[in-house]
Amino acid sequence: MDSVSVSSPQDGARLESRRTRILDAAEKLFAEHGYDGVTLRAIAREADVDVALANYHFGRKHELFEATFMRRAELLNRWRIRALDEAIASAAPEAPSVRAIMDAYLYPLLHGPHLSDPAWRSYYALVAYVNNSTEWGGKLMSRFFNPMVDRFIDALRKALPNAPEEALFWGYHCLSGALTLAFAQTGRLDKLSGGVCSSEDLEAAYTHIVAFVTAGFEQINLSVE
Amino acid sequence: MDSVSVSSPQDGARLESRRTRILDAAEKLFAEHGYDGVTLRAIAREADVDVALANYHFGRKHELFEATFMRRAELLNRWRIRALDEAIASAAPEAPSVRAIMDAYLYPLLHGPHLSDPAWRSYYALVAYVNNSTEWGGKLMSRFFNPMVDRFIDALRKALPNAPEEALFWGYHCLSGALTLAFAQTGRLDKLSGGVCSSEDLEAAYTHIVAFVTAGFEQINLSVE
DNA sequence: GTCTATATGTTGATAGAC
DNA sequence: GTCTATCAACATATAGAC
Repeated sequence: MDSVSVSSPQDGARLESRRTRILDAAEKLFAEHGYDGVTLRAIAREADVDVALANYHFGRKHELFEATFMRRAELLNRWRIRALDEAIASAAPEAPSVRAIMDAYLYPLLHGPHLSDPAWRSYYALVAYVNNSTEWGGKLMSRFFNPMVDRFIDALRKALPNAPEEALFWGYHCLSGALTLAFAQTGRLDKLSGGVCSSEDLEAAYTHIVAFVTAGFEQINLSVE
Repeated sequence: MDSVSVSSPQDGARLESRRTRILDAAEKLFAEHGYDGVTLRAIAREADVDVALANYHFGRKHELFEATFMRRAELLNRWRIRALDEAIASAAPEAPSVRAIMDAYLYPLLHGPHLSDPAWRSYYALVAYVNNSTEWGGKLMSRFFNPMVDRFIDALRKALPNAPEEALFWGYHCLSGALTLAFAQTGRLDKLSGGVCSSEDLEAAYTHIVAFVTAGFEQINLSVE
């Protein structure tokens, strides 16, 4: 159903199907300008296809948006679940540490072509937009990511046996907010730090976020509340 | 310059100036749908004024947007700086603790009418939108908030003498992301937690975020890096 | 699958009366 | 300050030829 592959072998790898080109263009533009800031015409122009094709392949505009959001969400979920399973296996019979759980959650974001591929960077900015949007946040994030997140919360519950339920969920919310803002790469950090940090340095973001949120979660177990 | 007050005493407090009504309507709608998701006509309808008035009072659409963003930003900056100054004064001659600094940063968000006033809740959602937007984030957040944030980073620098500069800025980024997502009230947390937590419970958000980010910052001072 | 053509409505902005 | 009237541009969506 999802034709991420090239349209036909003889074209060479450079020639993607028009359907995929629309998805790529939509991803880039939605990430930059949000849902309402992008027209189907702009997407068609960016993808170098006719305007009517977006409608033919994806139906209405919001369906194209959701298809764009879903494409990489499914990949990401698979990779994260696999990383979590590995963390659980290698810590068995003990529960994996908070740090190991955070690594499983964050490492797949950077592994593979992600850092150098501008399409993945666009996608992360798109997730930041969706996550913080009152229109999409509650719906899309929940639908596509919550089942995966449930598994991570469960692992945290075992790693932090004294933690109140409520604190686990708010802790995840802190993690989610910190992560999506960092990966949105808005350039604000560059200005705030006077050049010491770069918004585009996702490797640095990873390092600092893992340390920050690990301590944030571990504190939950200690608090009396 | 900013006529937040009522237009004339004899109207009674209920009758705001049309200019203020436009600002209020813009705040609500921009928070819900983002910049491009709102038309000047929708704002005029919500404010119950003529379409042409938005242009007369604020000029172009993006100028209205910036005026909306600025209005409460200036108040918030004042309150936060005052809270920080008080924390510094009451800890003197020592530097205030990380916890005290975080309290100064977060407490003004809830103090006063903020919790019960839907307009402030809208504003927080608007900040979340701006913060994570590739179009506005780097520009507007920096312009209106960075001078205030500089002062908080400076306080953190003194509270955490072993912290590398870079880690302080990334730490703030984590704080900012966690905070704005929580105050965006997207409803995701309600679903994720199966009703244990509520996105709208800003008091709970405050409690958990303060604890989470305080631990996140304190960890920086300990890490060898 | 792809494109041309078009229906039908909306957009931001302003000129000019009051 | 406020409103009426209007413009030129652009929006989504689809019907029907190829």
